[in-house]
Amino acid sequence: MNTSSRFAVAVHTLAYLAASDGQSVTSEMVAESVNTNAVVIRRILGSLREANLVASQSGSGGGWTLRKKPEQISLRDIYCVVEEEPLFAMHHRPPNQHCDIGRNMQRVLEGFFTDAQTAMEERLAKVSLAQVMRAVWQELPAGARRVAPKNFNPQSVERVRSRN
Amino acid sequence: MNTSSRFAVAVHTLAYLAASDGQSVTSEMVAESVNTNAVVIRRILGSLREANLVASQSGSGGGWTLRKKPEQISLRDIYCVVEEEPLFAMHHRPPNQHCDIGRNMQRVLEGFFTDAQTAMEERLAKVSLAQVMRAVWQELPAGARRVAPKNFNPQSVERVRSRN
DNA sequence: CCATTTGTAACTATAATGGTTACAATTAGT
DNA sequence: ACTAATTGTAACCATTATAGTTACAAATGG
Repeated sequence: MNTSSRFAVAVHTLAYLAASDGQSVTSEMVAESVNTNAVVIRRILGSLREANLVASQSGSGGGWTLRKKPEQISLRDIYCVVEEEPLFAMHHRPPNQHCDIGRNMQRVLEGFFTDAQTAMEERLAKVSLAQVMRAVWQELPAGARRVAPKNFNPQSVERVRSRN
Repeated sequence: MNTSSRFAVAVHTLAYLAASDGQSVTSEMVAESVNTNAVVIRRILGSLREANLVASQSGSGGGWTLRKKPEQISLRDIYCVVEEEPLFAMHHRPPNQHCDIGRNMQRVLEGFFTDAQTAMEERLAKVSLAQVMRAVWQELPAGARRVAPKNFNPQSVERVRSRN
C-alpha cells in the first residue's frame, strides 16, 4: 500500500538522538545508521523541529538534539509529523453526483475511515520513544545488552561488538 | 500518505451491488457511479471474486453479484482484498548492520507497526457493508432513492428511518 | 450470427518518494 | 580573518505505484 518509509526513518532518527543522550549528532551520522543520504535525514529532522521534537544548531560543531524526553514522545507524535495525508484516500475523481450511491459514498466513507485511522493512532499513542529504546536494547546480544545507557557513543559500535 | 483509492472504490462497488439486491450489474454501470473506467472496476471486482465476495457471469446479460449478505462482509474483509502491502513501509535500503540502532530498528518497528495496523483492522472489522448501506440511505431524504431497487434490505432501512 | 460482457494484456500519464548534487548561510576554532 | 564543519534548501533525476485507456479474445444469451 503505502510506499513512504518516512515514519520508519523518523523513528530511527529519533532513536539515534535518544541514544546519544543529549550530545548533538549530525545528519551525516544519522544517515550512516539509516543507510541513506544526509539530506533525506535533514528533511525529516526539519519537520520534527517544526513540531518542537528536536532542535538544530548550524555551523561547525553543530547538529541535532531531542527537545523532549523519550518518555514524552509517542509514536503518534512522530507519525503525525511525517505523514500528513489521511490514511485512506478517496476516489481520485468525484463520484457521479446523479447516483444515490455516488452522491453519498464519500461522506459515509469519511466517517468510517476516520474511525479506523483514529484507532490506529490511538495504538501508536500508547508507545513512547523510551519504549522503542528499551526494545532496541533488548534485541542486543547478552554481552552487549545495555538498558538506558547514560552515554551511547555512536563511535563505540565496534567496541560493543568486539565484546561478544 | 497513501494515494491508493482502491479501498474506497471497492467499498463503493460492493455498495452498488448490495443496492441492486441480487440483480447482476455490469462493470460499466458501477464505473458510471464511481466515475472511472470499467476496466478499473473489473480489476477490483476480479480481486473481490478471488476472495469469494462476488461472483461474475460472462457474456450477454452477464455481470456481477454479491456472494455474501451485506451483514457478512466487513470493511476489513474488503480492505484486506485490495490492500495487500503492510500499512507502514520499512526503510527502502537495509539500515547499517554495524550500528546498534540500525541493526535492531526494523525488528523493533515491525512489532509496533503490526500492533497499530491490527488496531486499525479491528476497527474496520466492526463495520459491515450493511452498516455502510444504512449510512448511505440515511444521507438521503426519505423516498428519494434512485438506485436502490424495490426490495433492498427492507428491515434495516426502515429501522434507520424510523429512528429519525 | 450478433450484441453484450467478462477477462486480461499492454501502454501512458501522473504523482509521490527518495536519492543526489549544489551551494548559500551559519558557526566554532585557530 | 580564514578555514572547516554543518545546517537549510532548491533543483533535478530515477524509480515506483496508481489508475486511466485502448484493444481484443473468450464466453454467453437471444
